[in-house]
Parts: sequence; C-alpha cells; structure tokens
Amino acid sequence: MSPTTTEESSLLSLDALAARFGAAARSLWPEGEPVVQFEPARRVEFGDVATNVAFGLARVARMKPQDIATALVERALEDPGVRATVAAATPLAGFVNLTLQPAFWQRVVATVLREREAYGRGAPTGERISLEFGSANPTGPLVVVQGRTLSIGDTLAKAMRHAGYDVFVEWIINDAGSQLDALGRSVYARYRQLFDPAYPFPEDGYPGEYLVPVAQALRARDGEHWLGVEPDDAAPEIARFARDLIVAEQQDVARRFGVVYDLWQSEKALHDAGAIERGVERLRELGVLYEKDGALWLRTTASGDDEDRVVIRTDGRPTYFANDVAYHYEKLQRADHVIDILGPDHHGYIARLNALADAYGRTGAIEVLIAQQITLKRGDETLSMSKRAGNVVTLQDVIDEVGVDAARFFFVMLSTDQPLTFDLALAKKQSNDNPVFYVQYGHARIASVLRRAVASHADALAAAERGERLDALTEPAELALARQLAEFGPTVAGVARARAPHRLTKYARDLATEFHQFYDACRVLTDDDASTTARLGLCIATKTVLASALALCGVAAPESM
RNA sequence: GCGGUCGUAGCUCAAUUGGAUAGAGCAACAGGCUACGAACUUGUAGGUUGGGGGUUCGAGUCCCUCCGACCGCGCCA
Repeated sequence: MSPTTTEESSLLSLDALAARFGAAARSLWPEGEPVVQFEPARRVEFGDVATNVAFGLARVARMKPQDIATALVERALEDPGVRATVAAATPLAGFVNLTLQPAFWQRVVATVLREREAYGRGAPTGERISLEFGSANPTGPLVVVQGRTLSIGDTLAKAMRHAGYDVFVEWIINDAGSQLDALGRSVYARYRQLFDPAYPFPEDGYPGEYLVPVAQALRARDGEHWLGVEPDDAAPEIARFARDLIVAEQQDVARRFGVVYDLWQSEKALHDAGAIERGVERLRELGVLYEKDGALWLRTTASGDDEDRVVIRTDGRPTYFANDVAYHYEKLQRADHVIDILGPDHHGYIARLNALADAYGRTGAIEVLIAQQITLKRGDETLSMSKRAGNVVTLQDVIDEVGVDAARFFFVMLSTDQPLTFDLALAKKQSNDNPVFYVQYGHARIASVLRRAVASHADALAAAERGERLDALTEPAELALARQLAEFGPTVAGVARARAPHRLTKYARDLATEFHQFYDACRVLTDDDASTTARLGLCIATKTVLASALALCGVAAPESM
C-alpha cells in the first residue's frame, strides 16, 4: 500500500487518481462509503475532470458539499502521486474540479499511438450476449424503419464487442406462420396477372408492387406451369420460392448496409428441428404451464403481464408466442444475456418476454429494446407508410437517395427510444451539411496533412509514428483534443452499458470539432521540429480514433473526399 | 376504456441515468484564409424542458394529476 518513491513522483491514471481521492475521503469520513468517479468537467473553465462525491457525503458528514470538497482536496493533495498528477484543484459549488498536468494528456496521445485500433478496447467481460435485430417477415423488401433497427443493432453489437462483450448477432426469418400462405397466394395472383391483367388479387394478399418482380422470376423459372394449378395447391411451393428470393434480397440489402450477422435463423427450420417441443417441455418441467379450455397456457401474469398467454392452441398448433418460447430457450442456452431490438409495434411484448425469462428461471436475462417509430416526410408531405397499402419507402430507396454513410450515421444519431421525423428531401438537399460529412472531413483533412508531411517532414512523421516529442503538446487546443481522445474508451463502455449507440455519433462529432478547432489554432507543419513531431503525433492519434468511432458506426473513414 | 412509449430553442435532436449557468447542428445575423483541405472556424440571438402539484441539499430526469402524439390490448402473425 505504500508506494515507492518513483511511483510517488509519477503520473497516476484517472482510476488511480479516483482511488486516491476515495482513500482521502474515507480517512475523513470512514462511515461515508464514498465512491469517487471522475468525469469530464461540465465547463472548460472548471478544469479537466470533476467529481460530485461531496454531495453523497453531505448527509453522513453533516457538512455542506462545498466544505466537504474543500477539505477533501486539502487531504488528497497530501498524497505525492496526486500532487504529481494534478496541476490545480478547485472545489466549486460542491464539485471537486481538477486540472491535470499536460503530461497526463500527452500520455493519452502516446497510448493511442501505441495501441492504435485497439485503443479504447475493454477487457473481456466473459459475458456472452445474444443480440437479435432486424428480423422481418419474408414477405417484402426491408423498409426504412428497419434501417434504423439495423443501424442501431449493428453499432451496438460492434460497440459491445469493443467494450469486451462476446456478442452473437442473429436475425430470425419469420417463415413459419400463415403469412407465408398469403405470400404464396399473392405471388400466384401476380403471376396470373402477367398473363391476364384482369386476374383478381386476393383480399388478404400483399398488394405492393414489389411482388411483381417475384412473379416475373417465377415465370422465368417455371414458364406457364402454374397456370393450370389451383391457388391452394400452388401456394405452398410458390411461397417457398418467394421466401427464398425475398430473404436473399433482404440479406443483400443488409450486407450493402454494412450489417453482418452471425446467424440467419429460419423459424421454420427451428420448428422442423423440434425446438418448440423442447422449449415447451422445459416449461412443463418447470411447472409454469397449465391447461384450460383445451389449450396450453403460460402463466405470464405471475410476472406482471396483463393476461396469461396461450402457447399451444386447442387444435394442437403452436401460437406465435410459442416461437418466442422456443427461440428464446435456444438463445438462453448459448448466451448469458439476450437482447432483442424490436419495432414500436412490439412494446406489448416486453411483459411477456420478461415473464418468459422468469419462467425459465433466468429473471432479467431477456432484455427488449424498442426502436421507436420513424415518421417520413418529403418536404411538407408526410408519407404514410403501410405495407398493406403498398406505398412503402424501402431501405434501398434511402440508400440510393442519401448513401449508406449518411443513412447509417443519421439512424444511430438519434436515441433509440425517441420517435423521429426524417425528411428525405432535407437529407438529400443538405447532404453536404450532414454531420457525417463533418466527421469524415476531419478524417480526410488529417489524411491530407499527413500526405503533405511525407514530402516535407518525413523524419518528423516517422518520429511522430513512434510517439516522440509529445511533451511539446502544451497549447490549450492541443490538450483539449487529447482530452477528447481520452473519452473514447469511456464512451464505448457507456454505449455498451446503457445500450445507447447514439452516444458514439455524438462522440465522433465532438472529436471532429476538437480537431477542427485545434487545426484552426495550431499549424502542424512548421520548421519547429519538436512542435511538428508532437502535432503530427496528435494528428495520427486523432485520425486513428476518428476511424475507430466511424467504424463502430458502420461509416467509412475516407482519406479524401 | 385499460396498458405502454413519448413531449426539451423556429426545425432535427443531446443532456453520461438525480448534479454545476439545459447543450449541439440546421435556419438567421456579424466576423476570420498571400502557409498544412473554408465541407472549417469565432461571436450574437434563440428556453416557464406541454400545464399544474409533490418528493430533497438539488428534478428535463422520480411520484401524482390533467393536455397532446404514437403504439399495443386475438387460441392472428
């Protein structure tokens, strides 16, 4: 516990600094159980980092927070390590504000230059996460709302991996229910209409134009074969044909959107493999099922659901909920924690899925995130979207109109639980003002400086790559940029913990802003060797972290634009 | 009717889960390039956080109640 002389005079990490302040607090108020955590100070005038620990101690210490903060600072500064790390300590309105030594921030830059793409990575947590998102009926193209779900899910997955979680990403193909019959009959009708435009379309079919190409593909494969087959006889095989084609298209769009899945799980395949029997059997063993009116029910009201849910119908067929029973049983066996990202029309499922986790004896192991609704506008016109009515804006439409980078950045930029209005006309018209270009421009701008340095400052560039001369970073703009670099790891950890991927885009924008301000205030390439080397190092570090943040968002980091 | 989510600047959204003077972008106005990319930057203006009440050192955040928007409420999927 007693540090050596060399350690006493050397810089502390932020965690170590918090620990020293915690020890100081405990020495003053042993019964207070203080937990010290430093976060960026609210305003730059206050300092670099701050803690609100004094507020938590106020009751036990029977003192005003400001007096506690003052006494705490005084005690903590008795520690040589604290004195070596802290340049100024100011208690203000109960907060302990610290300005750290430039060497502290110079070390951050050195760390980035050493760790590069691995910078900000969290230690493996050992926790296995199953993350499901995007899952859709294979009855039509992916629509714009699914773009939001895909963006959020993919970025969350990447951020959680970076933070140290073991994440398995899956999509379930909802191909086991009666909507496949409707799909088959719809495509059959479209097929007949290719020969006879007056052929009637089924009442409960999917009327969208998007099934016409499917019918054409069917004709290309089978010619006139189906003209002589009754709808009821033709529907099953045509449904399989359409399902395969549509799923392949969905996979294609997801891939173009930069989203990678570990598993595309067919619900029908689960059924065929007996997953429902296994899941139901397990629930039966656990004694949470009961029979009523000839059907099999799960007692979800025991966990706060509005009513109990039928799992197996009177006629022996499983319900839609039985799919969840089966699939979540599978997922719970290969994961410690299951996260489902669902659309806004599914929030009624939260209670029954929580109840399902309870029933399996895994309370809290199933977590549901709801991606809220998107209202689409094109200028003043609000687009009402209904797959039934057939007027859909597809994800591919959005990609074509604004590009993958802008679409993905925009969709993760907004917090998951916030309904949003997306103006397509605005997104297109102002694409140059889109925040994503602001961040990408920062990256390209650095790349440009580095390209120039290759010719004019080759030695300094090589030294910068090795992290030399960083002690020359002392300007406020330089240190502010380094401060922002230091926030990357905590930001990623926060994204993972709070399931809040939109903080990542916020971070990328803040980092780009700090860089642009630095670039405006400090010329990088000069005839001052130390300064040039240090600033090139800072540029390389910033470029690295910008690229990492953009990569987690699924957005390209261009060398030029 | 019951239940859920939400309501923040003219517009689109933040606010690290109860902490400091509620912050950004766009739009508006006024400045900054004979040196590395001006797709940048500096400043000004813009707010009773839908209304009201409560909890406490402290509330955009928690509890109650109204108002409003959206979504659920089937042995459909």
